[in-house]
Amino acid sequence: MFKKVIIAEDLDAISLGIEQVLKDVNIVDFQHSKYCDDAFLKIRAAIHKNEPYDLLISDLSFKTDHREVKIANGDELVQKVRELQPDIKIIAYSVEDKSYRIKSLFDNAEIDGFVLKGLTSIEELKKAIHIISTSGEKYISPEVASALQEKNNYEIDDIDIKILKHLSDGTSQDEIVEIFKTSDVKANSKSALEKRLSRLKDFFKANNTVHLVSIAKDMGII
Amino acid sequence: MFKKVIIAEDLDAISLGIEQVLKDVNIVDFQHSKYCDDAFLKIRAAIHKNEPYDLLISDLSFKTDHREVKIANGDELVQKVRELQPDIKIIAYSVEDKSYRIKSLFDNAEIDGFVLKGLTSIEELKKAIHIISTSGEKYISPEVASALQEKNNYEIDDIDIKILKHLSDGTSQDEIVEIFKTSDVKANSKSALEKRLSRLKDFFKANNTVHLVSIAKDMGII
DNA sequence: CAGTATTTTACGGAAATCCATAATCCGTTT
DNA sequence: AAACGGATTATGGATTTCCGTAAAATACTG
Repeated sequence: MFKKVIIAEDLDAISLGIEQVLKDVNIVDFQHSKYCDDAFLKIRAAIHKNEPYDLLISDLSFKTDHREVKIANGDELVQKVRELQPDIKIIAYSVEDKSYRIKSLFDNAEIDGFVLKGLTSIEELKKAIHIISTSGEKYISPEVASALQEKNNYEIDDIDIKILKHLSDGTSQDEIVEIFKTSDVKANSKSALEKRLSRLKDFFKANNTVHLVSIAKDMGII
Repeated sequence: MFKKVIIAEDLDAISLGIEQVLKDVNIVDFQHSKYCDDAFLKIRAAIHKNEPYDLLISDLSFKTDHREVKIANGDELVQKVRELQPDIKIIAYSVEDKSYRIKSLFDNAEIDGFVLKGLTSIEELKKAIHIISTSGEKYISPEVASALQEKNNYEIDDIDIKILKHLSDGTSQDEIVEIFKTSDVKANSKSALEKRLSRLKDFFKANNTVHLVSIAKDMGII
């Protein structure tokens, strides 16, 4: 069983629940951070003191505050933690049910478990902790398990996402081309943009641009 | 202090936290529903037994399940509960921070308190319960208190929302006009649609239709 | 290096949307 | 019933987006 655990979760109501889970499985050495930055610093400090954490339980979405933050959300946090301490086990605990994002967490940050916040997620979290600590297998909530089976057809790159974001911000296609030209983005011709858009529409089966942006938002891509 | 309380909250991790709050303020007679429908039935049954609840603490967003539901979210729940039992006190407890939705809860469902789920929301919830039970005043989390000051410029009606929904589903303007003609919607001319759209864009300071739909989605209107 | 294939960019017409103005409808007033 | 005001609808042109094809650039091959 895990010896030393850190929780990254901003909602106090939820972190209480998580702490209860840890107590139930007899983990007493745990810390709790309400900010990603803070969690990251704690993890780094623990490494330097030669007392590293062996489990991170992290939420994905964090409320934005007045204060400056380096790490804005759980996705970034788990990514950076994975790079910092490759052997740590990571469980994402979130309401996020978009397969696109879940899959990329397993693929990119190589998380060890994903527990969907839900009606019985407390029990599930216990189960996930147990499975990961004993067998080292990955855990994913049954409701979203299909996310991993999706064929990784996500040939959507950074530029595509930039385009979608600009569109959803009300930038016209001409303006986007201008922006791309003045920044370093290549493929900065009108044709290139139109081509990408039509590819995206095709891919997401969108009737038009409004529809496309709407779908992208629903999927959590932007 | 409140004698009998019902909680509508689907996430088990959070309802644990709420229950803790109630215990802290010495409320022992409380029930908990994970479904809006269930909460509504309990409230109605309590009225019929002449032992009505005097406080409802409700989340706003509920996970959708396989099962059929009549009441899909907290907004509808508080609305129906308010109609059923006008004297019950209602606190919404949610991560929702869109002023549009918060304001409409106070205006339409006449909720008594809004507590934003956040870093210190447990304490806030206690405070809200205390204020509402003793003075009967309304409570709103400071971070979103500005929502109520907004001039009630919300002259957005059902038809506007229908239009926005159709647009986000990829329906073209011409098609929307056709749909409106075949259904009973009045204002079913191309001009009328264009006028409404331009009014909406003006209102939301949207550069174009894509932007408009994007904003509407962010605000939780559609 | 010539020739071919592939990708990228340019171009232009069609379609959709945007926007201002004109016409029509409808209820009220005199 | 004529005159008026406000709201709705129609109209047409400007702008933007859409989409197919042509030209140019680049990569690949013998």
